[in-house]
Amino acid sequence: MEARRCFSDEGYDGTSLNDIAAGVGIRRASLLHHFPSKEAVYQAVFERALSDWAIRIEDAIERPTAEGWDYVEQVLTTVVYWFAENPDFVRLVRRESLAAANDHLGFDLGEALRPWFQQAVNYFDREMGEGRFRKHDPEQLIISGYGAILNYFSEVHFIHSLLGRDPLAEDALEAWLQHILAWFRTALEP
Amino acid sequence: MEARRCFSDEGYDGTSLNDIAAGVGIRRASLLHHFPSKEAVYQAVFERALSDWAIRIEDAIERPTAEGWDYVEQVLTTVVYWFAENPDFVRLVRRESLAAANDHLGFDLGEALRPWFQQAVNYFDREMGEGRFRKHDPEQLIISGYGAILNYFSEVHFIHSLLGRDPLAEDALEAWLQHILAWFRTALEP
DNA sequence: CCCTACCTACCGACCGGTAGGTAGGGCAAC
DNA sequence: GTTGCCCTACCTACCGGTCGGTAGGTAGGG
Repeated sequence: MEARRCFSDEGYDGTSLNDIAAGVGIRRASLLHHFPSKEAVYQAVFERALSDWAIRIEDAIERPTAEGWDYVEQVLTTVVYWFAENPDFVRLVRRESLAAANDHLGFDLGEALRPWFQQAVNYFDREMGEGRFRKHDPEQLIISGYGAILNYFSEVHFIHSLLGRDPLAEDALEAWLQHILAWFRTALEP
Repeated sequence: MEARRCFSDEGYDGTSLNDIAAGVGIRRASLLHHFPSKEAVYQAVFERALSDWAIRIEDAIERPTAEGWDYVEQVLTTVVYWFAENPDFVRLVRRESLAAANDHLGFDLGEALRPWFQQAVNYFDREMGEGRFRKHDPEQLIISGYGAILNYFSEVHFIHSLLGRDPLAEDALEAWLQHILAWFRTALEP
């Protein structure tokens, strides 16, 4: 969907139906022929984005091609590349979780991601319990890791300005991924 | 400033001058008697927020009451409590660095924070060079740590929904701080 | 007497949404 | 094969409401 770019670039309030309609080459009234309201457009965009993400993540999680640390590395790498390839998604999610404190839409991102979160917590609990990973609070670990990773992609502009180079360039991204993996590995190694 | 709450809660586009004026008990026209435009109000709010932060951070950095890991722990703790006590600030900064990719204002948050960033990079370089910390890329380390910490406070609603408890409650915050400190410590210990 | 702070009243622009009209493709009846 | 019909997709034109900003007036204190 083209509208995803608008909402993720300008936010819900900053995007007018005219912007979206112009982006796909029709008029506002024609856009409202396909969606009953602006909120419905946003909802469709957001659910589609979440669903795209879910497909990719499920694929990486379900496939047990590795175990122990290699499995964690595989999932983290998949997530990182997904974020790198879908910057709009990252910004959309960021905006949504910022706006969620008010109302905006009935969305509860936490509720949507909770199953995966629980799955990850259970995984770490099991692995830590069997001594394959160093003991941590899995909830804290996942939240901090998620924050560190998501932040890199939602603050691309800021980091670019800090470092003076494009953090999404291929070599920079690869170096950062290795850094994140090393960080997790250091924390998880028994 | 009261307006900070509006901008951080609703964003620039989502905040009208009427909202701000009503919040301080005057009319919009009276607000525009003190500021030439809405952008000027926002600019004042943002610069004031940055300046508040700068004061607190400078204070924590300049005072060499500790060294080695204790110094890092002191600075991290200061930052965390500042964020916890100023949720508006966190959300404002988050919104700004999301919006910065377009235009919105001439703000360059990266430029504003670069001196501190460089200072921190130099500090870690020195300490790592002298073997007091394990070797890492200091830039990556700082960016990841900043991301993990900032994320916790900008996604309070999301984390609340994930965990089912308030992440800003005193005990939860303290537990999280200990987790973050442990994480950094594990990464930095030689 | 003027200056500051505040007010009401207004402006043009743009917003989301609706009403109503039209061009054209698919399809059944003749 | 032609005719008539309907449905989908799109359009222009308009609505009430809100936006940021301005003009001009007033009350009150130094």
